[in-house]
Amino acid sequence: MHMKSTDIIQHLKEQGHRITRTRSAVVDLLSSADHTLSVPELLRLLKRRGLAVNKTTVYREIDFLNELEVVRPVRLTDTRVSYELAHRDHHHHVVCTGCEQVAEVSDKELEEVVGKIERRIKRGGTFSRVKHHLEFTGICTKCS
Amino acid sequence: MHMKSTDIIQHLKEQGHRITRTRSAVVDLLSSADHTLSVPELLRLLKRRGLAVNKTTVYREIDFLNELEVVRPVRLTDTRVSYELAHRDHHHHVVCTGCEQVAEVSDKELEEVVGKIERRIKRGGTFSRVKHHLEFTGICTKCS
DNA sequence: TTGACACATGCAACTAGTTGCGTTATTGTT
DNA sequence: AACAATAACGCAACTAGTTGCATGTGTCAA
Repeated sequence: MHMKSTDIIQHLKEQGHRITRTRSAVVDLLSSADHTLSVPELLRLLKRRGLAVNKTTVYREIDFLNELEVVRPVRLTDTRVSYELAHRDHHHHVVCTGCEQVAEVSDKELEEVVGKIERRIKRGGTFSRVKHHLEFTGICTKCS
Repeated sequence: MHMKSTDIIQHLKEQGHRITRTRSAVVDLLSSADHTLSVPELLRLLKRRGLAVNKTTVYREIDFLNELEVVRPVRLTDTRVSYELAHRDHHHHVVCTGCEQVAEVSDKELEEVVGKIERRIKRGGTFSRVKHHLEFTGICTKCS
């Protein structure tokens, strides 16, 4: 299970960010979800909660949380993205190209090598604030 | 510079795929482009060539070429994707989050570690046809 | 060359994502 | 409690991406 949403909200508040109903609700939904959530999914869930927010707001809220690295994007397809809370240990995903089920992967050696490349890119001098985004895709047993 | 588009088309033909004007033109545009191309960009370039194809067709054509691994997606933002020919050595990219300029990265050790993880995922039994998608992001000198 | 098959295409209607701008509301301060 | 500053929001209009279905066309074989 995930960190409590109240802790995350508290943390945002301490950093001087405003707490709105949309913000609380989005964080809460992500923290209680058992799978990653896309913006359209968030919109539907918010509506179900009686919070009729505009889609623009949700896109901007997700951008905001992404900037602060409160959430992390998970790419389901070339063009489709879903989000999960980012506070847990760094890890990667395997996404089924058929049904989009997501499994997690993590590997110490991988992190080291990727970290080394990030440092090399920084040393190159052309890029700063270097991050990486790694996903695996495959076909799960049900879909093959 | 890239492989000649005629060779790629020839190869597709030998594999039993149909050669249409859209297919030739898309491959040709990608092979002569000096940067990655998105579907909207392809649409504009095709129109400029006097080939008034429907956007649906181009999306499907790119999917087709992607399936066959003739092209490879390069993720510019969470939701925006651009494509390049895939016949060259496997490599990754650093994308500037400001101006979206793209630089290339490759690393032998990284390939080995990623390959190891892919094999491990396959051995897990849940996923087959495992591939990876790794991009780095950063902020380039001009944008920082 | 013609015909048939399957792949490729266009179209329409839809969902998803973005941008600019004017308005609203959270928050710290008085 | 009222105020000012500014972050957050909604709206409208747009671009991007998807889907189902009917039509067109490249290819091979007769």
